[in-house]
Amino acid sequence: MVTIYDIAKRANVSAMTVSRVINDSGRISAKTREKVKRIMDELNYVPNSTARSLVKQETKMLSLLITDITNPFFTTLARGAEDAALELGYKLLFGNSDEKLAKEREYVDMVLSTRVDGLLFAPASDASIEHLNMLDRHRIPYVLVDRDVPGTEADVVLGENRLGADQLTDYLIGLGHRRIALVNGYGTVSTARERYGGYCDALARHGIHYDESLVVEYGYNRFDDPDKLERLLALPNPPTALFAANNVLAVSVISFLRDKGIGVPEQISVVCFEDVGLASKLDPFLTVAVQPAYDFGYKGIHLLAERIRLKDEMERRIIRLPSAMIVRKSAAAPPKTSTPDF
Amino acid sequence: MVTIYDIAKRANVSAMTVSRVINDSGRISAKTREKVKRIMDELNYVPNSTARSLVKQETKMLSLLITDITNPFFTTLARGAEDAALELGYKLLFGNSDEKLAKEREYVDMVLSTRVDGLLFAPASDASIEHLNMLDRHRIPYVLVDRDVPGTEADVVLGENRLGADQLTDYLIGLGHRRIALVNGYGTVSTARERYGGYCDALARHGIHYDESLVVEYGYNRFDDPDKLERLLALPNPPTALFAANNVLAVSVISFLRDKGIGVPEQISVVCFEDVGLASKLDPFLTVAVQPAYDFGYKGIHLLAERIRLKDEMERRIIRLPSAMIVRKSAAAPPKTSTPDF
DNA sequence: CTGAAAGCGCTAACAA
DNA sequence: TTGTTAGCGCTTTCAG
Repeated sequence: MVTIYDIAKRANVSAMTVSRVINDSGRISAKTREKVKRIMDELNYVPNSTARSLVKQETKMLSLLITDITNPFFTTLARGAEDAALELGYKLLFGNSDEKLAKEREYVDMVLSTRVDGLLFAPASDASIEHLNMLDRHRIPYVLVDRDVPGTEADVVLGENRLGADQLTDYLIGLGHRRIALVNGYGTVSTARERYGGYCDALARHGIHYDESLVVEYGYNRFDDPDKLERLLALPNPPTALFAANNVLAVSVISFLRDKGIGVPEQISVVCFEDVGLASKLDPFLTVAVQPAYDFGYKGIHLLAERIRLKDEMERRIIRLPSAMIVRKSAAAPPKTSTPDF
Repeated sequence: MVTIYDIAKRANVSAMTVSRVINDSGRISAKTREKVKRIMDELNYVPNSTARSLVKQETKMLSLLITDITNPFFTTLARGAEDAALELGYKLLFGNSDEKLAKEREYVDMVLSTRVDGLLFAPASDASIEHLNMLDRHRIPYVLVDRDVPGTEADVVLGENRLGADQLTDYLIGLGHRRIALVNGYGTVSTARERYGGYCDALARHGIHYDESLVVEYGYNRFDDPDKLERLLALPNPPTALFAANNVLAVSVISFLRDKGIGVPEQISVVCFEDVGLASKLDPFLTVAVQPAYDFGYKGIHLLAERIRLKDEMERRIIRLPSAMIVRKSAAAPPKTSTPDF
């Protein structure tokens, strides 16, 4: 491997001179600079950032931990994070927790030992607080994204979940629905709680009775127990509309309904939070509340970079990014018959 | 920061003893091992992998460079790569070239300076050979994935592009189509050439005249010049079916056709290579050739790890992963009228 | 089974 | 403007 010393020897200067040329620091005569640069080129020199990290105590690496790398929301978020990181001179290490606390734990261990300069973190659930505490103990700056965790003091970039859910529910009510089911994420995730809140807000505002048998919970990344939904549909007074708390759940629900021969939106209307990537382009079908996923990542990395610079000298920042409702075709007025026949 | 020396001092042993405990290497008495471990816990010690990398001359980091992080094919590939890397004790650094040579170049620079142990590389085009040469000069092991590059000696994981494209085209012919257009990627990308080959194979086998005006090329990640397609449709004898070389192009094409009020598959049939993520679950519409995307990543990382271990002591390996055709609804028999009216 | 010394490639701090 | 020295946190090598 070509080192600074190889260059120094060939150029008849000290290692420090080479280092200064590499870093554009210190005053160097134009002549030596040129000479050193030429030799660096000749030898195909590439600085060893491992060595530099060790002495500078910074890696110029940031890390992004998301919970579902196959979800278009998170991949778009990742793109935003990557762009921001590159602009700011950082590399980005990605990780994927699959909504699992155990995988998240492993990843946090790795992050600690890799000595990344900071972490943009989409926590799997409230229980992630334990991992945040680890990060705190080791003084690794981090910013939360998409989900908040009670008990943390960290900066956070969140969506307007409550408002967005309210809007979506309100829309269904406007269409004439009164029995609206919520297919939610687990209550241990802040977005699920907030979307639940918005759902209740809309119901209450319209004087509609809240019925807890209309609410079911799933993991955001998998629709693993169709029975729950089955029971919902078997209710004496079943829902005429479903509000799915995220895109993956919505797609699963629709796929499930279709398999049972239930028409969407003819028999049941469906809306959800988050758009569905290519699917919405292929067939603009789902009525959704889209979030500016790219900005979540972009803004998150910027907050993180500032936090790294300023450490504790800055108040906690909570950014709320608005969502926008896109009306398409998956929701319509409820069927006329009062007792649907699924 | 807690270092090995802090532990050593507290435990009344040498740094080497601590190092040996950490690495489970060398014979250590059970008693000292326990003592050292206890103190490591007490102090929340986390090894500094930067320092370790510097002396061991390996980072235990692998890198994955893909060309489109928003494409479900590549994100699924990424998941496979991540799983394999973790299993093998590596971290994974992700990068995204957006099909752009310039971004790819920057990423390769970064990879060199980060001293990753190896790179799993989906090249943007044949011109990527320049970057492969850089990698070679610096002795960084790499494996190509999804796309081959003429002139390289590297291991590579590829799809059965020619066969898959043949099969898809054959299917359209079987449906009765004779005028089949190919909406391809650029000819500078190996998959585009191979898919073109398969298209021609099927045509030839059935004695169908190859008409070059039926072939247009786009970047795989963007449908940027609709005029090309427009001209295709304006042909005196226009196509009754379109074969899109990848998922993104297919979705764009369908969206374009829909905007023009052209029915798929009533007026034009469409098939493509690669499935479309959530879209296919939401609405099983597109007839496609799916590739085992996860395995591309998983297998690729395994090849890479072997290559890192064995360096030049192994022949070049070329893995071909089969694709499977999934017949859905986007292709049907051509319309009866001999002169369609778009 | 345990330790001392040296050094991975680089840069901070101080000198000249 | 350039150089010298020391050391980042760890492991290799050799010695006990």
